[in-house]
Amino acid sequence: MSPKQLRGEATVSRLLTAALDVFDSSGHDGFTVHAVTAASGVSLGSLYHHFGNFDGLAAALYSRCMDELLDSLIAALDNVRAARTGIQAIVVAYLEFTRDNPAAARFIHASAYAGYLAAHADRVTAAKAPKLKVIAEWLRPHVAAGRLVAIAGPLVEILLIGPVAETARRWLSGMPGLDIEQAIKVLPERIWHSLRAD
Amino acid sequence: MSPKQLRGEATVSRLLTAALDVFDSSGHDGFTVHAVTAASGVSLGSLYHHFGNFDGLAAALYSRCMDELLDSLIAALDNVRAARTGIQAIVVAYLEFTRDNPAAARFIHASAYAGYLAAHADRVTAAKAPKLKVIAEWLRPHVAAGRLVAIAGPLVEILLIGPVAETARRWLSGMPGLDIEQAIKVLPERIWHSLRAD
DNA sequence: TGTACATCAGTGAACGCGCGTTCACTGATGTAC
DNA sequence: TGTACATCAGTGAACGCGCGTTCACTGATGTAC
Repeated sequence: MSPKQLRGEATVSRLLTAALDVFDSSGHDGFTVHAVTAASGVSLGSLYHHFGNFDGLAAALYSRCMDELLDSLIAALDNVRAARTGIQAIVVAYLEFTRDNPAAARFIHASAYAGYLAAHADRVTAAKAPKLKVIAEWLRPHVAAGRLVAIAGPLVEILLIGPVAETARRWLSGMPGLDIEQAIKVLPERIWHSLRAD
Repeated sequence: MSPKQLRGEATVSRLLTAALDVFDSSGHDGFTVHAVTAASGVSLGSLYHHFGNFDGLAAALYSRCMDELLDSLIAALDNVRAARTGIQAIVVAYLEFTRDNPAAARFIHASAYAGYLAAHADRVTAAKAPKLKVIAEWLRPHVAAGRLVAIAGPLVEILLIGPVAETARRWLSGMPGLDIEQAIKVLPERIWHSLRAD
């Protein structure tokens, strides 16, 4: 037991977990290679062996967090048929993910304008594409059948994700007077009203 | 003419303008004291004389950009009485501000999780408060009269700002297929539907 | 089963660059009388 | 109006810290025959 050498995959996972911890407790300024190696117990050389450079690690962490979020959105659509129920399920799933995984959610939002995403844009976008497609495919027949308002796809996404992303950002940065449980109760119906056909 | 010494206020303004230029063209990574002094033609010492440190400059730039945005939202409400018209005017004003001042809009959004806002949180929040209050005061009677849905204040704000902020973020980061002119046409009515009383 | 070799995983001291910041200074503007 | 002084504005060379990155290395695991 206690092997002196972890399999590569386990090391990668340990580094990503430690990186998220560091970001969560020390913020963007404290998010450094040295802090991550210290927190993970993995050596600097090993980090570079697996990720190439620090941006590579950050991009991988973003992909992992985003994967978890998209997986929970997709899971929320499982066995759901009605447009209204589906829209509301996605809203609830996004907010619950944020409430239950604040560190991952914070990292996702804080990455929006970060350099490491631009540097690895292709890989990151490619990783998201199939899961985003699952959601888009779920929505499509409802738009086609006129149950959802007939507007461009990106605008549907914006009306669906905009309010919940804004809720997440404000709640994560500790905005006083914002109750996420109340948001989970109120927003699904409101967002449905913005998306249903007239 | 061409005085060897600018009045302090003019220097401050030159520094902020140059800082926004630098951020816009070089991003977060290129946003450094040395880049700002080079772009502005103002000396390092002078920058520190006026802002104390670099975070101070960043916080001041954020306040200036946010002031401009809030001013244009408030201007959009001028002489507007009906709830529906007002909601739609704010949505249009936010999107037009983004379209017409992309650098300022990008700086505002990119600042969301930046350290300099936390460090100067009190000053920054205090600067925004009176203008936010103008907007809240405009909304209040419409909620009281039952023309807008009776939900908590922060949730009204989220439904109003969430979709436009999301549009801004995606448009500013060059999302393909997202037409901001189309958003200006479509979103006002959609957002109104999410906010009007049932 | 044993041996030789190649590849993958992990180590950590050392380096150099560029960042924010300091500081002793000069010059311009405002004020007192 | 002139002089003396205080304060405000502006200058730029220099510094030190901490960051991402490199590299020569050891050890473990996989493969061939």
